[in-house]
This record gives sequence, C-alpha cells and structure tokens, in this order.
Amino acid sequence: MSSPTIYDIAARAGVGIATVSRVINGSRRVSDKTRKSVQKAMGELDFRPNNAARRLAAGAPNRARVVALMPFFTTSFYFTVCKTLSQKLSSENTDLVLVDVKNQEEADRHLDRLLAERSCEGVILCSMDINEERRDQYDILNIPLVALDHQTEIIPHIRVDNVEGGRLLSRALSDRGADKQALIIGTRSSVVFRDREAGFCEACPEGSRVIETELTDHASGAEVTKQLLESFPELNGIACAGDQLAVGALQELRRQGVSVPDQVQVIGFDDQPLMDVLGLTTVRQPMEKFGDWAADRILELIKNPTERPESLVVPLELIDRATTKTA
Amino acid sequence: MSSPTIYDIAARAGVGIATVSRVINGSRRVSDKTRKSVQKAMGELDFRPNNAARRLAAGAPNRARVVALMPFFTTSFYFTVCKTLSQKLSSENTDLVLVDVKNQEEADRHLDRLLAERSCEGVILCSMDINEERRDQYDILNIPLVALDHQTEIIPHIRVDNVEGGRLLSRALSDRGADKQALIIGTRSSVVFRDREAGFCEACPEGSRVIETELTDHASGAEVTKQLLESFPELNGIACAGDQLAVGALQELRRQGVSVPDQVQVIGFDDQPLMDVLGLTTVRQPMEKFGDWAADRILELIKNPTERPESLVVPLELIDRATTKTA
DNA sequence: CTGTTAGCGCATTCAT
DNA sequence: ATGAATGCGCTAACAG
Repeated sequence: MSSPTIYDIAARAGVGIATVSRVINGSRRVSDKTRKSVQKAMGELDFRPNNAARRLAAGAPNRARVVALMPFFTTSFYFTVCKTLSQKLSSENTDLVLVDVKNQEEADRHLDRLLAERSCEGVILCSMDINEERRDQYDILNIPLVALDHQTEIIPHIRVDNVEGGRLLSRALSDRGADKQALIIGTRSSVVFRDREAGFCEACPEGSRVIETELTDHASGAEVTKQLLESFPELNGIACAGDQLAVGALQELRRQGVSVPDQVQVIGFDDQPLMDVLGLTTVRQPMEKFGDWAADRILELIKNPTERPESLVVPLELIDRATTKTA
Repeated sequence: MSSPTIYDIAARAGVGIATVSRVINGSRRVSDKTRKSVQKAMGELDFRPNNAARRLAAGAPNRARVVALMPFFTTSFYFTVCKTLSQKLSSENTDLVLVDVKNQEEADRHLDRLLAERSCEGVILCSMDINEERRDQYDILNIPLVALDHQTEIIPHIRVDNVEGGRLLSRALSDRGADKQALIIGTRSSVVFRDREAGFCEACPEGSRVIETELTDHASGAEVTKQLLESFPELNGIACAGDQLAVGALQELRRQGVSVPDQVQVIGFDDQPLMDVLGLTTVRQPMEKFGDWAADRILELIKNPTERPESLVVPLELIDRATTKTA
C-alpha cells in the first residue's frame, strides 16, 4: 500500500487527525495517554509525515532546489566544484541536493526520476551526458539544465578544451627540449582522455608513445612509468593526463634514480592542491570557475527561464614549476 | 506580498487555473495564443510553481531529506565526508541537502530555519555546535540530529579524541629522540585545536613551545616555522595540528637547509591525500568512518526515531613515515 | 485536552 | 481547447 496518512493513524488510535498532528509536532496540549497511543499507532504503521503536505499546510517559503548529479571520482576537482556550488547556492537561499552517480546509467535514472517528481527547479550535470530526448523533456517542463565538464553541445555548459590541453602538454615538453615523449592517460572510455590524447598526438614528435591506465591514481602512474622506462629508455619527457599520474611518475623516477627534470621532464594536468609544494609543472584547470559558472547560470535560469546561456570554454594555463626545464 | 499562485496567473491571463497548470507542465492541449498570454502573465508576476503543492497534488513519493551543515574549510576532510555521505544516502533513496555554513552563527540560523520549515527528516552537523535549547526543539519535533567531529555530549556524534591526539604528537616525537619540541596549532577559538594543545602540553618535555596561527594552510606553517627557527634554535621536533601546516614546515626547513628528520623531525595530523607521497609522519584521522557513521545513524533514526545511538570515539593512528626517525 | 473544519497551491478528472 | 470541481496530506484556527 501507499504510505499511511494521519487519517490512518487517527483511525487506528481512535482520535481525531488534529491530535495526531499535535503529537507529530510535539504540542504539549495532549494527554500523555493519548500521546502514547498515537505514537504506538505511528510505530505500528511505520508512519512518516509527508513533507510536501507539511510545508504546504504550514505555508513554508518555497525554497528553490537545485540538484547536482556528481560522480564522486577521487580527484579534488569535485571537491572544489562541490564547495563552490554549495557556497554560492546557500548564499542565494537555494537548496543544493547532492546526488552521487557512479555512471551515466545512474545519471539517466535520476534525470528521469527528477522529471517524474518535478521536485526541483534546476539540475546541474557534472561530467555526465544527457540525450536529446531527455533534454527536451526538461525543456517542456521548464526545468533548467546546465552542465560542467561536459562535452556535447545540446545543453549549456562550461568546460575546457581538452584537445588543446593535450597539445599544450606536448608542446610544453617540446619547447623545453624533450623530444622523446610519452603520454599517460586514464581510460579511453572517457572523452576527456580521448581528447587529451588526440591533442597530444597532433602536436607530439615522431615516435612518441601513449599509454592507457585503468585507474588514475599515483600507483598506476608509477607502474606505467616503470614499464615505460624499460621499453622506451630514450624517453626524456612524460606528460600525464592527470596530476595523480604525474605524482606516481615522479615517485618511480626518483626510485630509479632518474633525475627530474635533467634526464626526464614531467608535466601533469589539473593543478590539484599541493602540486605547488611538489613543484609539479602542470596544466591548470580553473575548477572554481566551473562551480561558479554553473551556480550562476542555474540561478539566473530559475529567475528567468527564457534565457539561453551560451556555453563557455575556459582557457587552460600552463603552470611552470620544477619538473620541467626552462623553455 | 507572498508569491503568486496559479490563481493569480489565471486571473491575470483571463483563463482557468487548469490552463495555467497545463502551460506549466507543457501540455500540448493549449492553443498557442492562450499559452503565450499565460506565459506573459507568469513572467510579469515572476511566478514560480510551489514545489510542495506540486508534489502533493501529483502524489510524488515522499523521499526523505537529510540536511548536512558543513563548514567547507579547505581541508580534504570535508571532501571525504561529503563523498561518503552522498554515496550512502543516495543509495538509500534519501536526498542529501548540502548547506554551506561559515561559522556557528550561520549554523544556528539554519538550524532554526529547518526547525521552522520542518522541511527535512534529519540533520547532520559537521564540526559545529548546538545548544540544548535547540536540541530540545529538534527532539520535540522528532527530527533526528547527529554530529561528526563534534565535541559536546548533548547529541550523538562521532569524533576522535583530540586530547589524546595531542599526546600522541608529543610522545611520537619524544620516543624518536626529539626533546626540544614545538607545536603549531590553528586558532584557539576551535575546541579541536585547544584539545590537541592540551594533550600535547600534558605529554611534552619541559621547555616545549606552542604557537598559534590564524590560518592552517601551508603558507602559515612555513611562516611560523621560520619564526620558530630563529627564536628556538635548539628545536629538534615540530608537531603540527594539521597536515597542511606540517607541509609548510617541511618547505621552510628545506629552504633553510635543515635536514629532516636528522636535525628536526616533523609530524602532522589528519593523513590527508598525498601525505604518503610526501613521506609525512602523521596522526591519521579515519575520515571515511565519520561520514559512514553519520549516514548510518541518521538513516536508522529516521526509520526508528526512538533509537538512542551512542556516541563513538574512533581511535587515532600514528602513521610512521619519513619525516621522523625510527622509534 | 480534543475533534471539526477550512484551506495551503497545484494536478487532474470530468464536463463543456 | 478550456473551465469547474475535487482531493493530495497536513496545519491551524475554531469550537467544545
């Protein structure tokens, strides 16, 4: 059956609905005896007050709610996004509902659910895709939708140019004298890595190599680097499509007594926290901008649904530090 | 005035409320002309459908909602908490509403608001306090409340023993031969740091020092270390009440050519990501446990409000790495 | 102390 | 294509 209402409770406890309401809300104007019996009935029927009805009846202010679908990969990228989203939305009296999605399938499930429930006034898609059909449904219901770290043109989004990022990686190495390059990327099932690879391959010298790893943690980076050192001894430049991978590479190089940047130069991607301390040269992705932009756009769209915000491609920046030579 | 309803829109557009509803929900059974006029009225009155009413009328399932009040300090502690909370709650069909609070005052404001709105079925307090009065109100309304990284006994919580943590810091240094110790802590306005200081002072050798910094980033750690090196040259052990501070200390020591751990040993607190790579000896705080415990308890309390979960003090663990000598 | 009643703002029949 | 009426589950007067 559907969930019990105060009517069910009232009937079962042999009291009026007002009394049930009083018990729920902790009014003291209820005798201990009836309170007990009402509580008993509530327990037996596993009653939980309906939030929507409660807010409606109580005349609670209609706070806007935006849902963020977020794949909590380990990278601190999502921490920053999460933090900026939360700060911006909280300050605008908007609830941020954080939903963890492990993959596209889960994201789709939630997109459909939100559509059916009509329970939010905006959705922020993080690193996830959406098909046109669903997009149209959102359009029809007038629920705004924006995305960050997103790769299609069907909804407004903010992202970096990962192909350009790949080029940057290789060029940075070339400019600093590394002509035997290797690129380490995460799984090619992610467009992000495919794009970085494409850019890298476009710009890199002949004979360069690309290696794919399942995970993008530093253990993987170290392992791949070890293989690389054996199979490609003339190697003098390692580009990594993620900072963690680069950290692993650095570890393995040190372990093998290979000097950085003299014998091998290393460059990462993201500029996560502490990379400055480690002295890693890297391609900076302006993460704060992602959250800020998404929050601003969704708030704007909620206020004015007819807006058609344009997508934004934010520039990548090369941060020169100690793991590369000077250009 | 209060926000307009479909009645206001209907009146203004000279149509019935059903038509307004149709327009809102994108029904195609509306002539283009009336649709336009309704949309115009909605625009002019800045209309936004009331969520609660919508869900109620549509018979949407009553998803439980738990609010997490979180001070997004820079530390990755909150990322881990955020992530575990989100994963656990999402998997239990419960909405996680993330609210950014900068300080206790903001936390109190939200606690009061949530109470007034009765808009959630549970609250998780992160690193924040609550007074008994408010706690009682929550009790009366039967809205469960749990906390993590919390220091009072008035609500169920999970935490570490920071006093013991402080002792651990000093003992670890003493055991490894550092007898001229200094402790660097963040602001004493936080109980956490006061406790760590108390523990440290209890266990440390005569003549040890404690320095307080405003911020807890690595820049502050470096700065304080610089001062320390001048004013306390015989120093041979630095304990830090946070990893970031320790990282800063390490940087400054290297800059000054002081060898670690030979001349000065360093120990941190938290075991944040990458500390293994940096080789920092530190006191590990089991962050995943915090989120897991809080999520589990709140879900349990929502199901069975009569539960009285006991608070949990999780043990700290010393992680021995390269910035200290062997014991 | 307790029950009756009237909305809260909207979706949804059912008529027209 | 559109309007009138009904009810979602609950709170809040209002009586008693």
